[in-house]
Amino acid sequence: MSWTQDTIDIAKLEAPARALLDTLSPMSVPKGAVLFCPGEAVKGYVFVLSGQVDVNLVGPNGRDILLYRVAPGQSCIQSTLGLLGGEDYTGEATAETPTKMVLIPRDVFFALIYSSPKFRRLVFGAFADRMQAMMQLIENVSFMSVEARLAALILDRAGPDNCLKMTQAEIATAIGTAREVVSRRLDKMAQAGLVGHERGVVIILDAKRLEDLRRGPELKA
Amino acid sequence: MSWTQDTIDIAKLEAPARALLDTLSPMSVPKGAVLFCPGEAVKGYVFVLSGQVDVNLVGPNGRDILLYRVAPGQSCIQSTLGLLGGEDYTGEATAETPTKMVLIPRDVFFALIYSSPKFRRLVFGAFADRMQAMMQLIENVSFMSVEARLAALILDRAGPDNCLKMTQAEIATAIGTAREVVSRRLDKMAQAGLVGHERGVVIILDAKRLEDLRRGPELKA
DNA sequence: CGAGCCTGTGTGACAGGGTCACATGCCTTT
DNA sequence: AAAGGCATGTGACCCTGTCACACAGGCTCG
Repeated sequence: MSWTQDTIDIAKLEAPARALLDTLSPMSVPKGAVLFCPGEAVKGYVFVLSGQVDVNLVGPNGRDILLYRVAPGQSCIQSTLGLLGGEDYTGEATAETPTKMVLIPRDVFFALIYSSPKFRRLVFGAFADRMQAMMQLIENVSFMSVEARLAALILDRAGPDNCLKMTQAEIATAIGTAREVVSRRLDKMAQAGLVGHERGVVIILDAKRLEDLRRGPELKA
Repeated sequence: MSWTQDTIDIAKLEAPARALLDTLSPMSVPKGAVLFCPGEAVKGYVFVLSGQVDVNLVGPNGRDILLYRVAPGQSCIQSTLGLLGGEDYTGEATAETPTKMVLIPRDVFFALIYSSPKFRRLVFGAFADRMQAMMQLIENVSFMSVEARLAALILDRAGPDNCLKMTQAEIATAIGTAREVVSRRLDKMAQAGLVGHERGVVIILDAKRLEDLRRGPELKA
């Protein structure tokens, strides 16, 4: 059974395009694997089948910030920027869970772009979505307080048990700040009774007031 | 004489694609015109022929930050995000000088995408370049000090006479900070003899030391 | 078992930077 | 000359990032 039938967006492609993709075989990478890092040569277009890949931007001092997450069925357009724009990319992609993916080499990629309108749609859509996400990110880091970003993260990523299982360092990376700041903010929130927190876990206690924080301080009337 | 021959990237397109584009007529907008703002419906793909368009992200408190500039021959892919990704865009585009441009309506855009490989290249390239620029921006605002960004801006945008003609408010927007901060930083630089500054003008006095600042504080060995 | 050791966390001090609230200045309009 | 508008300077204050640690829990390995 071919992987091209398991992946919704791929299965919808035209038959010839699927046939071409069937000549490629998926690869598996373990958790923690680095898919590419700044300065590396571009190999092709990466399509994630299962698992979870995070793309980070790494600063000189070691701090890093999450650009976007690649979910199954999505593609990591990062690797394609070099092909199309001629510039080196600067992000670093890491598998956060064991991950299966397909690497579409440069020539196959261009062949598909040329021949398959639906593939083009797919790629364009991926680009547009990433772009949106990056603009959102810029908006967040430039205009939202750490408190608001933290509240948003807790609400968005918490499981159905109202628990968020992340270390403070991971949280810091995800919202683009430093670990110490997360520590202090969590303490304040805990004192205010909004959340509880232990090693590696944050528990939501008062979702409503967290929603208020996410929206930021109210504007004066 | 048709505009499609004056624009390098367009002139290189296949003849049928050019013919299709020739049915469109360029429009002129005065300096200061707002091409689109957040929440507005997407009209199509915008291609700038002459002039200068800046795309900003506007924060709730009125602060805004320059996402990228669209130079002649480039396109403002911002307007296309909605078409491809389904999301609303959040940026605001303003003509910084009197500007001539072509608006390619949605259906013509897709027809070109479908029929013209070279047009596809053009659009992909534009996307990739903008993406690069936005990543660069994120890197700058997250990891570079205001001092370094300011030095970089002065060096990059100064005219051949070593003068930069911008108000402090404009500078602040361009490097993503607040006006007051620019004021103080410029003062410090002036005290150190790196630049001079009057109303609306900054003069480079010591380009070498500005280059040092741009690179940031040296790492310890 | 205890000794190390790694990882996740708290904390204090300090500098850089964003915000608010004004006070100047300078230039243009009437 | 008076008035208003723009560009700029300044002080106070709080939020945030950084550095330098201390301390806790869990892990392995002798």
